[in-house]
Amino acid sequence: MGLTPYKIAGLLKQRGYRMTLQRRAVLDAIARTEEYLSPASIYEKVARKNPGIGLVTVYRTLEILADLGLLCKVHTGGNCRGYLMSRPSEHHHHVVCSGCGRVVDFTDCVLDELEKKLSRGTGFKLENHLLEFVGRCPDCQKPSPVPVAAQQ
Amino acid sequence: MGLTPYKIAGLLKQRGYRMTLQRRAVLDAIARTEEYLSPASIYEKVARKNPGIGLVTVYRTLEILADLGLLCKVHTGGNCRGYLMSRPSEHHHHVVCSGCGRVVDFTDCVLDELEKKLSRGTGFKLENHLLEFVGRCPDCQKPSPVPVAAQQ
DNA sequence: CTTGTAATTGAAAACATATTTCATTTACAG
DNA sequence: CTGTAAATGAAATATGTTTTCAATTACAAG
Ligand SMILES: [Zn+2]
Ligand SMILES: [Zn+2]
Ligand SMILES: [Zn+2]
Ligand SMILES: [Zn+2]
Repeated sequence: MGLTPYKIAGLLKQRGYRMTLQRRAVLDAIARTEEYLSPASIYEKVARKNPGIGLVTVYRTLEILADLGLLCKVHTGGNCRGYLMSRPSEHHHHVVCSGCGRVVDFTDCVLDELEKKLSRGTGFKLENHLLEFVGRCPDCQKPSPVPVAAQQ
Repeated sequence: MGLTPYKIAGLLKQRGYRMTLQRRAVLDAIARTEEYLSPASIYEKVARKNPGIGLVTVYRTLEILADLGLLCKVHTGGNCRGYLMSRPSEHHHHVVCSGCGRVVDFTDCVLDELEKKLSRGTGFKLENHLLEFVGRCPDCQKPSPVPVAAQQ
């Protein structure tokens, strides 16, 4: 079981951040979503239940969550600012549906060998890598797909 | 030997595009650069030798080059709009220096097996993937690095 | 339960980046 | 050459993000 909004509240406090209604609302909106969300769509979702919340607050909350290492970024698709709660705590990557934005995690990263080889070959000191798979989820392969993003 | 601006001129014509001074200037600016460049930095480079050129033209040229499949996009670093002439014509990926932006290509993509496995495991029909390594190039590992981007 | 205070908020402005519009210029086929 | 469709640049517009600042609020301490 991953991080619940409740546990995250604890983490926030540990780091000197306060738990506010607004932050709670943002967490609720993204914590158990299967798709990646843009800042704007997070704002939309949050504002539906909390009219009056500012888009700035969404941006600020995302910044904090990123600072705490709780967010993953999805590049595939739109504008390279897809956000997602980090579900596995270990090193992992994502499989992303180009239809509905649904994201599945996987932890078996096979890049170690290649990374070493490239490091030797190029003289680069490699520190990180970005890996994402893109495709169509089972639902979005169906004749008349009902993308999660379009529901509700 | 990769695509020279000259060969690209041919490709443009083949597709009904005209070869203009401005497009030529943009090509000259990015065709033999080792680093990835943002639209703004391409504009800067081009405008240095061709004052009067419009930033719009740079954007439009980038769009065309992307349409011809001649551009690679680099996500790592900045704003996810790093552009680069596609050097190998085969499937390839990039090693990017976080210091100077220098990019090295590699063609040995080891993701086939993993892709099949993930496809079976998730039910996704996978179509594509994004892979980038990030690190420090030999120059940028030196005590007092002289990043290519900062030169000239 | 107060109270004090530093953190947080939202509106508005500022900033950065990208795209559209349109009159003028230009490449190039014929 | 010439005619014409393509391309250009200035300006306007659109989109996305950050900064500023006065008002509000969480929460530690009493
Ligand atoms: Zn889907
Ligand atoms: Zn990995
Ligand atoms: Zn470097
Ligand atoms: Zn590959």
